[in-house]
Amino acid sequence: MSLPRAKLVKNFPGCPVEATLTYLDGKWKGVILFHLMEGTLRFNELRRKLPAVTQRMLTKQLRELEECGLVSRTVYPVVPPRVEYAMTPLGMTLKPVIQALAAWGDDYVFCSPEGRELRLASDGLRAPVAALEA
Amino acid sequence: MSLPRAKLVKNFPGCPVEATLTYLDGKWKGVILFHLMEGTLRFNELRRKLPAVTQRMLTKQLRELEECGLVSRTVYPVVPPRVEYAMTPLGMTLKPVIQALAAWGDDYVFCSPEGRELRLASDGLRAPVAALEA
DNA sequence: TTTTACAGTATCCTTTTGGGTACTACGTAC
DNA sequence: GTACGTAGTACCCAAAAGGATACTGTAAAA
Repeated sequence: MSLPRAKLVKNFPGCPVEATLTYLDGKWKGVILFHLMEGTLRFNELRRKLPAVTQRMLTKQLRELEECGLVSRTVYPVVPPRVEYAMTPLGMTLKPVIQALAAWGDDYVFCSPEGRELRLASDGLRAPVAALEA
Repeated sequence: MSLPRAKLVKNFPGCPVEATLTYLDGKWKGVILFHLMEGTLRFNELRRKLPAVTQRMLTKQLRELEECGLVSRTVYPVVPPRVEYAMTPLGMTLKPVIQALAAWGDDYVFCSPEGRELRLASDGLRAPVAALEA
């Protein structure tokens, strides 16, 4: 083990937080990992869980996750094609991270009535922030 | 509390993980939050901790963090100017998230000898992955 | 016989993000 | 009287990310 640990790097990415975010970065990676944490999914199954993603983007994000070893891709040579995506053991180590992200999102991120805009619980001190003081 | 929770949103961002990542997204937000978790910092103090950031980018990222209520900005009307950045109570609720991200980065992200490329512990099953099996 | 499902590619285009450089004002130190 | 440190803006440009649309091939179903 001769490589320096990320925490020893002083320049880029600057800190282990950035190092991790590097791998979660990409518009759909978070959701993909979130769903795959609960079990193997085929390409179109995943697509149905992400109504807004295009085929191109889903493929792209999956390939990136595969390339860095977080997700595995298994092709069954049948017709019609069957391709299964699953978390690798390394990917599974992300579980606490994904859980922390999900928990915070659940507690503090709201969706505006219009639907497409996010807001944090802070404006007006809603329940989660109040819960802080309890 | 009439707004629907993020977890109820079926379209965008699709899941609470993405919702949280929305706020951490930006090349320098992770490091900034990481450093501010440990205490208030002035603009140039922060800049010194992030050797590679430009003034423009640091300002931009800080403004975004301020706008969503995670970080506060206090201007002291003195010359030369003194501006302090600190986590808000809401920002502090991110601590477990930042810690989870940092822990995973520490354990699984390595830096290649050349310096600018990241790698995950998976290739060759180094210590952290081995630790999984123990 | 046409359509559907599957798992993608290829091509092009727009938007967003990030970076480089120069500039500001003010007071103090040299 | 020139330079330095503070905390920024303004302007422009390059690169990366993301999205729209059309296309592929095979087998089974309608």
